[in-house]
Amino acid sequence: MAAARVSKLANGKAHAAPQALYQRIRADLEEKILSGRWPPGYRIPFEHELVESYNCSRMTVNKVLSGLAAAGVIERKRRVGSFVAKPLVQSAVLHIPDIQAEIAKRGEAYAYELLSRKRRKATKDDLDRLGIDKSCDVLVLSCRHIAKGRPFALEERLINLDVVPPASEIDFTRVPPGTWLLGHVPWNEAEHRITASLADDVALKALTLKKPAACLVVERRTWRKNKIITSVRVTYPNDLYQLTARFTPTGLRS
Amino acid sequence: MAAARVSKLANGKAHAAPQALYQRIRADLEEKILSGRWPPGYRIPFEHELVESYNCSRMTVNKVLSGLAAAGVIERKRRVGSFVAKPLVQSAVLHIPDIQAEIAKRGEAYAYELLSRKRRKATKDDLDRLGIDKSCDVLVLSCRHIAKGRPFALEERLINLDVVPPASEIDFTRVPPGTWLLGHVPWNEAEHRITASLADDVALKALTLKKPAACLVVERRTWRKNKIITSVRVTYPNDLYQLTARFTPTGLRS
DNA sequence: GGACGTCCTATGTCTATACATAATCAGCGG
DNA sequence: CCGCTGATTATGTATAGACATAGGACGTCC
Repeated sequence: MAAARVSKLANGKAHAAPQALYQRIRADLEEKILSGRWPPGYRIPFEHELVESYNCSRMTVNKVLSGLAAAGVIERKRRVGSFVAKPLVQSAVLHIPDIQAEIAKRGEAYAYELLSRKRRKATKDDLDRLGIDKSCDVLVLSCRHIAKGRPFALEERLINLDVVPPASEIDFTRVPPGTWLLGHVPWNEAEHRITASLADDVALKALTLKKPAACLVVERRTWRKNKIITSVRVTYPNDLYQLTARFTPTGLRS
Repeated sequence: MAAARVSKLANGKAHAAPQALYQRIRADLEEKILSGRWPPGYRIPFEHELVESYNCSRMTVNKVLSGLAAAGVIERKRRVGSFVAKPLVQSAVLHIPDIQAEIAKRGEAYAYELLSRKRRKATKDDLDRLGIDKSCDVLVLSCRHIAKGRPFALEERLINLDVVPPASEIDFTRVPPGTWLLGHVPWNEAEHRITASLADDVALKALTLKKPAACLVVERRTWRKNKIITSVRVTYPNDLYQLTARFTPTGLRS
């Protein structure tokens, strides 16, 4: 049996599947789960059974099953077995593009403009947005993104200078703050709030809109080690922007 | 040297909760990356170097590094090394609550109302929304969700009866179509479009709003094996609803 | 100097083995 | 019937060794 597998390897690569064995196994199992043949709650074969049917070592199938468990596709219990997880129906992967990159991808002219920049001691409201108690220095920025000569988004941003001191040295008239932060500050969590609103006067002016205008507002807060790095509100005219989210139950390769 | 490692473990090393060695190593590396000591682009130690400094086998550090690579935290190149990846913020997990469940969770009274139901041959526009060419039968539903006596959402739905024939038999005056579909029709994939818009006359009336009103509109299409099951547009008054999304780069524990 | 081939090396994958751990189950005593 | 105990078993973690492979470094040849 082992000999059979070895001869396969000796022959060279696996014919139609030039992948690694564990990737082939994983694709196999994912297919069975996605197709519904192994429904949620189904007990998938034990490691030693998979070892036999694939003629490989336990480490290999263990790598596959650990990966599926880490991805939330299956749940494992000692002494009991591994089970297909119930799909959590209520979440989707939301694509939040970098504005500059997104516009560039569409092949449209991009421009950026810093409207205002202030450095100050955090006000009470600032502290609230940054989720902290004791005062600190913040950088308050307001800027515009322009695509094809038309204002595309208004960005109002608060940066916690205690967490990112170098931000005070950056020339944000040239680099959009989002772009700079993304490239220079690691983060480990982000939260978004997405709402619709009627544009207020500031937004109307910045986006050159006429009176009753609906806007999509995305507010994002980004954490690093339990401290909020930055809090940003981006306002898009309703006719220029939409968010899209695509979800595949396992959330894995498609 | 194996002895050295054992003694280390015996000593306890008393980190926070360093259960498995590879988890401790992973936490170590993540900490270095998150803290900024290893900035994006930094070449992290080679596997054999980590093997030495942690006194473990290469399989163990390989498991850690493979995991970090799979999570997108680092990038690896043969013969070259492993590098801290530039953080790409392009996706977040979007929580899309079931309307009824969400309202119930808030402890508010929930009511549901079917406004209209039509069965017809698909129009050109219907076919477009369902992403197909040849005509088929569709079910067109319009309904309202009500929380605390106030209209909370307007739902306009198209169901492809070729894919879900039993839907024509269901009494949607009692069961919201979303609830029934979720419970009875398996699906592969879903796509959401989120936009803001000024309420049109239909929405104004259904949601009892006054003239200039911004609404959050979520359009969702749900697939089963490359065929669209249903296409739905849900309109929320801007003051009653917001979407939130929270994202942690895979596996980066805080 | 430029094209080409060879060697070197870090990662990629796989194996066989080992012991640890958690949870279940059967059996036993009360 | 209850509670305890120990055996059983699937998963969890770790090891050492092996070979494959990509791609950069470097020297050779023209």
